[in-house]
Amino acid sequence: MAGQQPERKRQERGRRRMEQLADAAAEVFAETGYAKATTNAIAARAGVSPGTLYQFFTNKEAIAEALAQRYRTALQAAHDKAFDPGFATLPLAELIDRMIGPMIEVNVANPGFKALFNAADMPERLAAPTRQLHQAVVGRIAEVLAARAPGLPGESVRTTAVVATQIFGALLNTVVAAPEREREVWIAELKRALRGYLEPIIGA
Amino acid sequence: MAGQQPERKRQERGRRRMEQLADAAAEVFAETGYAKATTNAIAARAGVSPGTLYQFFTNKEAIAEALAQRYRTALQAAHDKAFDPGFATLPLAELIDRMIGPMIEVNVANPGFKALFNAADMPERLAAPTRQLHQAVVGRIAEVLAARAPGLPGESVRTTAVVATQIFGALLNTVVAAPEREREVWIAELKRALRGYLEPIIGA
DNA sequence: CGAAATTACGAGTGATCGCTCGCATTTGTC
DNA sequence: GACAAATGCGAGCGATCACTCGTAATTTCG
Repeated sequence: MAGQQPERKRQERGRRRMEQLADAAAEVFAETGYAKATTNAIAARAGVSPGTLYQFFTNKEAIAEALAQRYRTALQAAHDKAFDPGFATLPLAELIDRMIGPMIEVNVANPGFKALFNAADMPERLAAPTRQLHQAVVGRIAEVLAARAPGLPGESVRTTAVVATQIFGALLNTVVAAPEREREVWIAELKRALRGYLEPIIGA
Repeated sequence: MAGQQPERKRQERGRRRMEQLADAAAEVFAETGYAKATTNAIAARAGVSPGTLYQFFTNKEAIAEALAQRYRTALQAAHDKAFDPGFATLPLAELIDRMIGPMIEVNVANPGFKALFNAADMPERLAAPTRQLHQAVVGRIAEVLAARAPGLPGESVRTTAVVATQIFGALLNTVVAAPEREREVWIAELKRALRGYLEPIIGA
């Protein structure tokens, strides 16, 4: 649908600039939100002129799209680690441990991205794919739950999967926002919350 | 610091207009976020001209401030209902029931407000008081927890209170977003999650 | 009724910001 | 070195939007 532009040939220097600009944009977006962030501020943060920014990105949305690309790629990789089929037989506590690890890592490495792509002022075009990815995760969690609790009605499986991801997402924000040294405490609490919710439903 | 302007005398018609405008603003803000919402769109939604809007609100921020006022007043009332000292001796399940009821009601009645005043594009001046109110609630929950589990170290009390409110806040969004007829299901699940987290820590 | 205050209008103004364009500099290739 | 392509600059254009102002209609109150 939305066609890529021809993409002129980039030199090494150019590719570095694009990374710089994306990094700067991530900072500015995180600080002020998408709508309030100005492209001039992003260029300034990266230490280049506005014109230079537009050598590499066709418009403001394209910058956010590059970030979305980054984030989705990292998320996808984390998901693949988190949903290792070998985890199927682990006890609940350990299963939770293994699944949330990669998800926390990717969000700690990309602070603010989660909030950015859920914000109301983000163009729908950019928010939608991330939402879709999120839905897919809920689906895969539902599969795991169904496999572990065969007696649970399908509707409950879905509900439980949604709630578990909501709990995870909420505490993930706390974990990411916390200073490095407190992080382990919050992660432990996150696991406790998930166990407390899931154990009565699907057993240990 | 920020002084109120003299506030000219309002007639009945004027007070109705202000309500209309605030209602319209709540809708527009919810749809597009604070930064992207235009004052002309708000005026149009309320069925008046831009000039009329500025008869009643000095600027865009003042409109959001009126909404913040509304929301905080309603929240305060809900909190007072939720923290009835008579609840102190109730069993956990019932305590949760009584406490979350008013909080859910106020947020169902004001959909979008919670997200609006947590958004990154909202001026700090307007977001801060709501955050403060939120912190106060965490404090009061900590008191309740400490009273029910005297053996729990103070640090754990605080952590538990924070996590409980995070869980509540996350699922509150789901409850509010859900269509009327599904709401009870999600509320039940919210209670289950809170019980599952809290019971192992402070008992039933 | 008549005067004063309040409410209402909507085209217009000034500032902001996304983005462009002409031109200079650097890099890669022969 | 010579040429082309890529990178870099920053003043400024055009559009958008918060907000104003002159004026007109409505309400209040004696």
